[in-house]
Amino acid sequence: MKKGAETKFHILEVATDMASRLGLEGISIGALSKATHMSKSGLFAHFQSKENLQLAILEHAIGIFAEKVAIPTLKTTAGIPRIKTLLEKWIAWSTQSTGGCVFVIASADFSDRPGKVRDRIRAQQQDWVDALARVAQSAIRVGDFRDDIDCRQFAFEFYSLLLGFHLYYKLLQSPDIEERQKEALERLIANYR
Amino acid sequence: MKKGAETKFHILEVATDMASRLGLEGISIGALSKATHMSKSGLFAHFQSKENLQLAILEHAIGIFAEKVAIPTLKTTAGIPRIKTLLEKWIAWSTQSTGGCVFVIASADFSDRPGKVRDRIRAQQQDWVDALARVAQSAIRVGDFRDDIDCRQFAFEFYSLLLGFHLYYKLLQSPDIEERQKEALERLIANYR
DNA sequence: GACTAATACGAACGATCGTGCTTTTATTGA
DNA sequence: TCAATAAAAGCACGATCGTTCGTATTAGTC
Repeated sequence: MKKGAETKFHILEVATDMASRLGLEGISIGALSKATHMSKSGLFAHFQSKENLQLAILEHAIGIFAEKVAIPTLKTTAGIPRIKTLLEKWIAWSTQSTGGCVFVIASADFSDRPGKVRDRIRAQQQDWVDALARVAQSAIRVGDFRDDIDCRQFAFEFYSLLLGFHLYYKLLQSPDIEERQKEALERLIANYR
Repeated sequence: MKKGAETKFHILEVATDMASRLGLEGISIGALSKATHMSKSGLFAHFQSKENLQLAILEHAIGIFAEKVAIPTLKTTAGIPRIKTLLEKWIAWSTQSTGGCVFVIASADFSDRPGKVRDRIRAQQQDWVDALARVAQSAIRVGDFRDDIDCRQFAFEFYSLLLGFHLYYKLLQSPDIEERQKEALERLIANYR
């Protein structure tokens, strides 16, 4: 009962890394079994279907994301400092290892692929923008933002910058994108102050 | 010599639509041949390899993009009107049919897939952000933007908003995203005015 | 209308896909 | 320590992948 969960965890670690490079759809059970030094059937038995595997990877990634981004951010002081921390944590998350943010890649991949996987990604992304809106809300509470602003509008503009960063960093490999990102955030914050 | 080019064009029309839904990597020659009512080998003969097919699809999409977005935009009066037209044209482009913008999806897919296809996408995206910077430059020329701004910074922030729109529209299916987009653009323009 | 080249097709290749079943090997609790 | 159980491997399946080849059909040229 113990060993099983252990291997499953290890599989998901490798799979999550693979998914951050090739996307959830780009993963094959054969390739994953080789990467984990297991037999295809032995690995498969842990998930019963590929869809379940994809869902498990998502769930695993969501856990890591909470641990590395969401929770640490909420521990910082509310307002603008928290917003800046959030940006830093997210950049660290999406630039770790060779791949990018699993959710960004999966979002593009599954927008037009109906099923449980898309539903889960959609829910995760919705949670994420809701969380961003709450961060703005807390900035209002402490007086860093005006109280007549639209928190969801802030969430949209903030997340857009992250998506832009992701493309500039990963595909275009623009060398000065971190500075651009910082400057854009400064201006964004100024608009809501 | 005529018939061949004709079928090839038709294949690319269908393939481009398919790629806007499933991504360049999600396309299979078998599925594409069924969608075009051709035999697998008959279709394959037009491209010699899958990589060539993907490159041809990209080239085809680039042509459509120029025709429907880039060229019409450059025919409008320079400055803020041109920027607003650009936004409209791009939204029309990326929301046509069921799929999304081929380049956005392919950018996410191929960031970590080395090869000619990635190189081509990267070049296209670089051209695109360069074009955006030139639009900002022309806004300076006519006096709509200050002359001390960073055009590439504008390109980054503008494109980020498009990427955000793409996700909100396609995955989250947010009903009020067009208004949010408009408001974000207003603020963005105000920052450079 | 015949000849030639372009175009499309059918069949098959080896490889890999996701997924079952059966057997062997590890792990566990008494 | 030993039986009970969980985990992993082995093997095979039908389907599909990208690709090749030989053949048939079409098209354009004289």
